Amino acid sequence: MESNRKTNNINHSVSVDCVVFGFDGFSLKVLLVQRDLRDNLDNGDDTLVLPGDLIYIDEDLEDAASRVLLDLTGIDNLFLEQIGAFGSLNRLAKDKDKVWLDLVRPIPESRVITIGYFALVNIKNYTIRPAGFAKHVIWEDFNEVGELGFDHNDILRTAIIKLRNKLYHEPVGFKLLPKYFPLNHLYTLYNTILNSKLDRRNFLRRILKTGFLKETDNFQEGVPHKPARLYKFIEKEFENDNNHKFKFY
Amino acid sequence: MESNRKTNNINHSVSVDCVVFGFDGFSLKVLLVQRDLRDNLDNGDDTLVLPGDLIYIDEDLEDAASRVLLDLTGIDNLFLEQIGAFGSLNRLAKDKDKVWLDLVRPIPESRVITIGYFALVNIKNYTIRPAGFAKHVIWEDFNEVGELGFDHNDILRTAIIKLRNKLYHEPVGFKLLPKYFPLNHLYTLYNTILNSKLDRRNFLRRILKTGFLKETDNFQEGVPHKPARLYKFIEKEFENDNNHKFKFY
DNA sequence: CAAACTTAGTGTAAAATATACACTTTGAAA
DNA sequence: TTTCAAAGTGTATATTTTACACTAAGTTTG
Repeated sequence: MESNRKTNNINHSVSVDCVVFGFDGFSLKVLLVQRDLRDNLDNGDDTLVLPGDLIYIDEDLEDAASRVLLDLTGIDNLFLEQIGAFGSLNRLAKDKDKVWLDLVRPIPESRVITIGYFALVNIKNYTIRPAGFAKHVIWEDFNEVGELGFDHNDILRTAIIKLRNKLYHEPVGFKLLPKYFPLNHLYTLYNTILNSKLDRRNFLRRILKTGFLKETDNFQEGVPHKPARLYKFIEKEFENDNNHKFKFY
Repeated sequence: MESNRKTNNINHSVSVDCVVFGFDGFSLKVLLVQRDLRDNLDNGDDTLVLPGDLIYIDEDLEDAASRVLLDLTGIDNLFLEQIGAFGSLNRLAKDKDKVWLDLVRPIPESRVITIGYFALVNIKNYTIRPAGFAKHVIWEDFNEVGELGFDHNDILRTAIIKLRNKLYHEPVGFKLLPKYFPLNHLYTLYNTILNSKLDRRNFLRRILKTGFLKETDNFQEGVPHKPARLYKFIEKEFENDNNHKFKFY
């Protein structure tokens, strides 16, 4: 064990892991970290993992998730929502995982329960900051995510289900878009995430009817076709409908 | 510290707490424990809490929840679903909570993250078994739950939201009823839990149209009015609808 | 500068679903 | 046998969802 490992402030039983979704206009992206490079191991383990960390003993769970994401993106105040707790006994049991734990963790054998969070970011605003372990961070196409370290595929699977449900019931897609956007971007976003091909006219009608969108006098620029009008999201409070009348799409 | 406290098998950082819902035909009930009596303190602390416990070091989270409920009800294999993780720094900080922790926990000052689960039981089948700490367990009317110990009101609040959503999107109400039941019991159950007054004829039509109910040739007995036909739930697989076509009510 | 290309923007008719609404039947109890 | 309580049942109207295709506008290319 190296001496500079501070074990005294760390809760060795609980970690957070974050699924950060972004949308580049074409496909859904997830933020992943190459763990050996992040931890300066460079031992040939090219395993990708979700960004995460053990929490501190005096740190709230969501604060820990925020901290991890601040380190990664330089951005505070991300939209964050808990996915759930993942505590399977064998969640850290793959061979490569154990190697990594031995090299990096002060108490490698510790049983760790992790709390998953997911975040939605506008991929253009929040370019990954080129510092700390962030240089080993990539935006991976959601459909091309392979086998991740630990139980992170489980966490990701749970996150995408949650995102799809949320997209349907709450006005949340905007968080993946810039402040001003053409309706077709929103349309593509829904189709991409929901893996569907919605009827375009019906979509536009319904999305406008929700009252969460306001048209502006600005239009797309620099596009090789008729520029579309830009809309913005109206920041009115969304009150969760107990009677499930509201379908965002 | 007493010598018979076994600390070595316990994970002192993680607990589970269970929200057990039951339905007696009139109102929604929640299983609560009087913690001082449960732990043989009898020190005048009449605080009610959700059933829960620290997990063992080699125990899966859901197994821990099952264990707690097995101890309470004598019933294995309850329907269980995770609510989420609750890890606020002050979740164990009320004065009475600290007194209890000091008296009962091997490491009273330990930061504990708890994982909430909820269970749905047929209140009649699963009469509380009169053993262990179960004799200090009560079915409390959901609407009359007062201030609970720890952060258990938070957990309960999250659980009821989850239950209402689930009731709407998945065929889950049956778990609160006996195997054979008249449709009106289901109708009352929905009205009670959703806090609504649904149109009875429309409800019956729709609930039947889902295809999850099968009529039997049995009828209610011992009721002072025309006995209703009994139905049973068809155990066909419910495939979560990605297109949200399915509304159970 | 005309033609071709690309996406923007728009309406309607038919089908399906949701809603509102009240009387008759049946068995038990008085 | 009368009364009581809940069971059981149908329809018309309103609303929502669905399917479907052309014109407009700006950019690029030849």
